[in-house]
Amino acid sequence: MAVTLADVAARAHVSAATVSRVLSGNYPVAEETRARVMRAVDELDYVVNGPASALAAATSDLVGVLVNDVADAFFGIMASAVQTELGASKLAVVCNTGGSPERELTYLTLLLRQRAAAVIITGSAVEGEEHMSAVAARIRRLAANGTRVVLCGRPASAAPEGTAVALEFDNRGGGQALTEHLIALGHRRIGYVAGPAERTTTRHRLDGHRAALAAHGLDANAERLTVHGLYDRGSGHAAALELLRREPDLTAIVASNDTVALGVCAALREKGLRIPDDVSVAGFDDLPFSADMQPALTTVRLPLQEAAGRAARLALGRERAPEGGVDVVPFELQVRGSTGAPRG
Amino acid sequence: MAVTLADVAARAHVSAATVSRVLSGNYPVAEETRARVMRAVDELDYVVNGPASALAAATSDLVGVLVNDVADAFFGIMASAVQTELGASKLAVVCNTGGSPERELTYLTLLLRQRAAAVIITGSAVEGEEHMSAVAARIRRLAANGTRVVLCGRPASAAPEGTAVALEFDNRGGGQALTEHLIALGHRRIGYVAGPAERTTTRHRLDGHRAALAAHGLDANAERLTVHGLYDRGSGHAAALELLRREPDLTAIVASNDTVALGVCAALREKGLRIPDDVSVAGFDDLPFSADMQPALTTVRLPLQEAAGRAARLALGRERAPEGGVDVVPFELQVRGSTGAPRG
DNA sequence: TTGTATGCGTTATCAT
DNA sequence: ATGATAACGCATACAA
Repeated sequence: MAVTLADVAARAHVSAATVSRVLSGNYPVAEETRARVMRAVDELDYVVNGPASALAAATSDLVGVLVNDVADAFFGIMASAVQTELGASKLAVVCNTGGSPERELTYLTLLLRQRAAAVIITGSAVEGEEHMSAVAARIRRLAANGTRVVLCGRPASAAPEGTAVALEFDNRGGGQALTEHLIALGHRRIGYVAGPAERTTTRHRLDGHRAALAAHGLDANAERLTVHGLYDRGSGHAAALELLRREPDLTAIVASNDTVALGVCAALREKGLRIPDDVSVAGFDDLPFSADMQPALTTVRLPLQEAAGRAARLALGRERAPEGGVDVVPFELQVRGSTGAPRG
Repeated sequence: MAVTLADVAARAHVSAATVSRVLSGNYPVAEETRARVMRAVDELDYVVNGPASALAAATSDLVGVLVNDVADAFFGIMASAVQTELGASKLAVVCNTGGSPERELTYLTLLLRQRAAAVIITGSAVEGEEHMSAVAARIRRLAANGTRVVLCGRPASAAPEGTAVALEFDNRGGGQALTEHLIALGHRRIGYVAGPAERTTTRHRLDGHRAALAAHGLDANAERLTVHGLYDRGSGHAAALELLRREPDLTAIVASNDTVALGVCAALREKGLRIPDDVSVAGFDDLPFSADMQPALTTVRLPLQEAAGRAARLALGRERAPEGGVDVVPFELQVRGSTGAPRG
C-alpha cells in the first residue's frame, strides 16, 4: 500500500489538507480544485487508510452487532436488516456470542478497542447479577466513549440509565396472547417447552403463558407441564417426549420459539400423533420456515427485520430515540393450521 | 477515552515501549516488569486503541466476509462458521452483497480501506466480462496489500492466479448425481428450476443435470423443461407452476437449491399433487430445514460449515493452502422421502 | 478557499 | 531488558 494522501496532494498540486477536505466532503472546496483532486485520486487509484483516518478523527465506521448466532434465522434476519440499513457508509461487525455473557464482554471490549461508531446488542440477556453488571459496565464505557449503543430484543434494564436506547420485544404479551388463543379453542392441558431458565426472553414468554393460564384458573399443573431446554430443535424434540411422558393426555404444546416447535412437531409425528387433531402446537417469532411447515405453524410474529432496521437507524443517529429511550415493538398473533380445537 | 499507553507506562514506571511489548507479548520482558505493567493495565482498565495500533503496525484484526445475504441460511451458516473459527482474535465484518458485483466491489474497497487482514468471498460469481475483471482487479489489489483472500463456493477463476485460495463446491457433480438418482428411479420427464442465468453456481448445477440427462438420451426436451428464477421460495413456486403448464405429465422437479424446492413443494400441494406419489422433488444444499420438510427433501449436501471453517483457517494462515491454491469440497447425495418411483 | 502545523496512540528501530 | 524517538497517514485548529 503505497499511495497516500500526500501523493494525491502532490499530483493535484494542492496540500494534503485540501485532499482530505475534498474526500470527506464536509468542508467548502472550490469546484475546480475538487475536480483536480478527484482526478488525481482516480488516476492513482487512491484508497483512504481507514485506521489512520479513525485515529485522527477518533471514530471508525464500524458498527458492532452482537447476536447469539448468525446461523440462527432469528438473529440472521436482524443482522441482515442491520447490514442493509448501514449501506456502504458503515461496516457491520457481526459477533456470535452464543448467548454467553463472557463472550459478550469479550466482544464488547474488542469493539471498544476498535472505537466502533455503534454497537447493537440483540437477543435476550442472561439474568445474573455479576453478568448483568459486568455487561452494563462495558456498555457504560462504550457510551462514555461516544459509541452509540442500541439494544434490540433486550430489556432496557440491561444497560445503565441513559447509556443506550432499547427496542424491546413484547415477549410477555405475545406469550399470553398465544396461550389465550389455545384456551379459547378449548384446551385445558397445555404443555410448555421453555427456553434456558436464566434468560429474560425465556422468562417473559413463560410469564405471559402463565398469566393466561392463571386468568382461566388453569395454573394448577403449570409447573409440571413446563420443561426447560435450549432454543433449538433438539431440545424441542426431547421436551415434547418428556411432556407426553408426564401427561399423556396433553392436547396442546406451546414452544418457546419456532425452532423448538419444529422439534416438538417432529417428536409428535414420531409418536404417531397428528397435528392439530391430536395435539395442537404453537411457536414464537414467526420465522420464514414456520409458514411452510405442514401444517403451518401458529405463532407470534415479531417484526424482526423492521425492528433491526430501526435499531440500525438509531445506531447511526438517523432516527430520533423514543421517549425515555425505550420502545416496545408490537407482536402479532399468527393463527395457522397447527392449532385447532382439542379432540373429543 | 482517556487512558493511553503513556498513562499505563507512567503508572508502571516504565516506558511506553515496554508497555507495548508486554501487551503484544512478542518480545522478551522481565517477569517483574510485566507483572507491574499488567497491574497498571488492570487498575486503569486500559484498552488498546485499535486504529492507532493498526496504523502503526500496518495490519488490522478485521476479516471481511462477503455473502449474498446473511439472512439466507446458506450464507448464514458459512458466516457463522467463519465467525466461530475467528474466535476472539479477529472480528468478522459481514457484508451483504445481494449477489451484485457492484456491491461486491464497494465492499471490497471498504475492506481494502480498513486494511483487512483477510477477506472471504462466498457464493457464486456473476459471469460477465466487465464484472469479473473488476472484481478480480480488486482482489489483486487486496492481495498485493497483504490481505489474504479466500474464495468459498466460488470458482478459483474468479481471482487472478496466485492472489487467492479457493474452496470450490462440486456443483456440477452434485447436480449430475441428483438427476442420475431420479433417472434411476425411473423418471423420464424431469423439470428443472434453475437459478439466475448468469451465475456460476446456476450454470454448474444445470450443467450437471443436463449431463445426466444426456447420458441417458433424455436431453431432447431439456430446454423446454428448464425455467430460470431467483434463488428464493417465490421463484420456486412460480417456476413449478410454469413447468406444470408446459408439461402436465412431469413426474419430477429438480430445484436449484432447497429454498427454491420449498416453493416448488408449496406450488405442487396447492395443485393437489402429492409428493412424491405424483411428483418427486429434489433440492440442493441440504439446509437444516430440508430434513424437516414433509416429506423430507432429497437433496445434495454441501458441508457448508466445514468448508467455511476451513476458509477461515486459510484466511488466518492457520492452515496450509491446498496444492495449486484450489480444492474441491465434496458433496453427498441425501436421498429422502421427497423422491420416489414415478406413478404408473 | 487553501495551506501549515500539530496531534492522534501505537509500533518498531536504534541505542543503551 | 529497557528507553528514546521516529514513523504511520490522516484530520483539524489556526493562519493566511
